[in-house]
Parts: sequence; C-alpha cells; structure tokens
Amino acid sequence: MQVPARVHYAALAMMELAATANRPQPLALREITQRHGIPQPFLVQILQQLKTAGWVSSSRGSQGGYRITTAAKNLTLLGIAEAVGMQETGCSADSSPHAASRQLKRVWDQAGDAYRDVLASVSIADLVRSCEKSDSAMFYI
Amino acid sequence: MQVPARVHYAALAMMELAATANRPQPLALREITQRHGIPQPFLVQILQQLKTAGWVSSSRGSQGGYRITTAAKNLTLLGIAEAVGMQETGCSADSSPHAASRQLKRVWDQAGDAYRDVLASVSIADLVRSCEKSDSAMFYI
DNA sequence: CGATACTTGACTAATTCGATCATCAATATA
DNA sequence: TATATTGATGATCGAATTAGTCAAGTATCG
Repeated sequence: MQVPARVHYAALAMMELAATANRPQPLALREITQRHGIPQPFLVQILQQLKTAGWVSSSRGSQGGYRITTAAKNLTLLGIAEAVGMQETGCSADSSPHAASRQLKRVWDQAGDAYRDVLASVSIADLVRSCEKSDSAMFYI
Repeated sequence: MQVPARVHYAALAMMELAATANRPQPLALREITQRHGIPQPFLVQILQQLKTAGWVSSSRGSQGGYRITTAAKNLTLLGIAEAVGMQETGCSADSSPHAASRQLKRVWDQAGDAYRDVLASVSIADLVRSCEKSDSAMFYI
C-alpha cells in the first residue's frame, strides 16, 4: 500500500517539466535530480517510461534535455502512476468460488477504486498551481 | 497496491469464526483451511496475529480450535488488515523540503485515507450478513 | 575533435510475500 | 495413563518487487 518512490519521482519530474515548459531550451536531467535529490540513473529509467507513454520528448547532446509534450491539465497522477508501472489495486489471493471470498473481493475493489479516484482527480497542472501558491506564500513567512 | 493474501485469509477466518460463534465447540483450523483452500501452516501464523490483537482465543488438544472473542460488528476490515501487518498507506520516498514534494505527499495521503475509509466502513458482521443472503448453504449454523 | 547529455541493457542488494517444515506443548478421550 | 488430536513456535525458502547502480554506447553542439 505504499506509493513507490518511482511514482513520486515521475510526478516530480513531470511537475518540473510542466513548470518550465515555456523556456526555449529543454530541461536537463541534472536540473531535476539535483533539485530533488533523486539518483540520476534512476530518473533516467523513469523518464524513459514517460517518454514511452508519449508525454515527454528528449534531445541529446549539449543543451539537450527533456520537454513535456502534453498539456499538464490532461496529465493525472493516476496516469503517471500507471505509466511507470504501479501495480493495479486488487487482491493477490486466488479467487475462490465461495460467497465469503467474493464479498470480500468486492470490498477490496471498492477500496482500490476510491484510491484511484483520488489520484485520477489531481492533474500535474493542479499541483504546479498549488506549488506556485505555496511558494509565494513562503515569502511572507 | 495489492491486498496481501494474508489480509484476505485473515478476513475469511474471522468471517468463519463469527458465523459459527454460537456453536459450543471452537472451530478447528482445518475446517477453515479446507473450505477456502488456505495453506494450513500459513493460517496458523495469521490466527496467531489475530490472537495477539485480542480478537480470537484458542484451545489445544482434540476438540480444540479457535473462538471469536469480539463482537463482529466492532471488527472492521481495516482493523484486521492492520492486525496482520498490512503496510501503512503513504509514500516510500524520503520527504524533501520542496513544495512540490510536499504537495504530492498530501495527495498520496488523501488517496490512502480514501482507501482506508472504505476498509474501515465494512465490518465482519456486515460481510457475514451479506454472505448469508447470497449463499446460506455456506455456513454450518 | 571533445565535452555534454540522453540511451540501453544488464546487474545487484534489500525487502516483502507466500508458503513450508520440524518440533514442541496441551488436551480430550479411550 | 497412553495416544491421537490440535494448536504454538521458530527457522527456512523461493519468487517477486523495489530501488538503485554500472558500463557501455549514441547523438549533438561548439
């Protein structure tokens, strides 16, 4: 029931890419990893999966980096989690024909749906917006 | 994000114990494992955890077995899941001081709360009742 | 060319999970 | 009391997942 670190990292990376989308140059891997303390070769794997999902593009060479290719408001945390391979909600036990088992699985599924609904209701754009709010709020503290 | 098999098994066992609570003799381990195809030595471990939680008692020797010691309406799936050590909801990545990370963690926590709320809203008594409706032949009452 | 930066694939260490095994302790019943 | 029955306990195991790491390579810019 824990959110894997790679899902957290993937979401952080997408937030950074969304926040810097209007810059002319792509955002280098190092910029993201240094800011958030993510192991660089680990984030490479994750960005590769986001690229496979079609949400980022990359360019090599000096001045290379990553760009977001999808509107941030259309990117949900659920989509990102699935893109980096978060296991589906459900139950690992074999299904049995008994009523007790079936009733139970219905509840596990309901709980999983509730979980996924929350993640599906939050977009990268939402997150970037609330970060900008809380960042500017910090100036007054 | 999968419900561990041991949580499923624990809930099944508590349902069986609740459904047979009015019998004079305790319910033997073998009765439960045979009916649901649970490996017997595995369920022993699980029942031990439920005993530690104070929800079942046991007696050894022939005619021995397990008894439920708590009203089934007060036993929720969340309580059972926690008793057998289901990992807490949350995020495995280290917390960072950045706004982005904090905003994200808030969402992971919200999703985890939604998940737990569903499990907390269903009691063993609820499950036994809906099983009796859908398949009354299942229990030896 | 040479520095920079992404690409690819294999590899590893730690943890969890589901399950098994052997051995021991207690109890009812004959 | 002897014995079969039933739970208690601790060690161990194989598979899968997770979070990284490493070592080569390839493209691009100056």
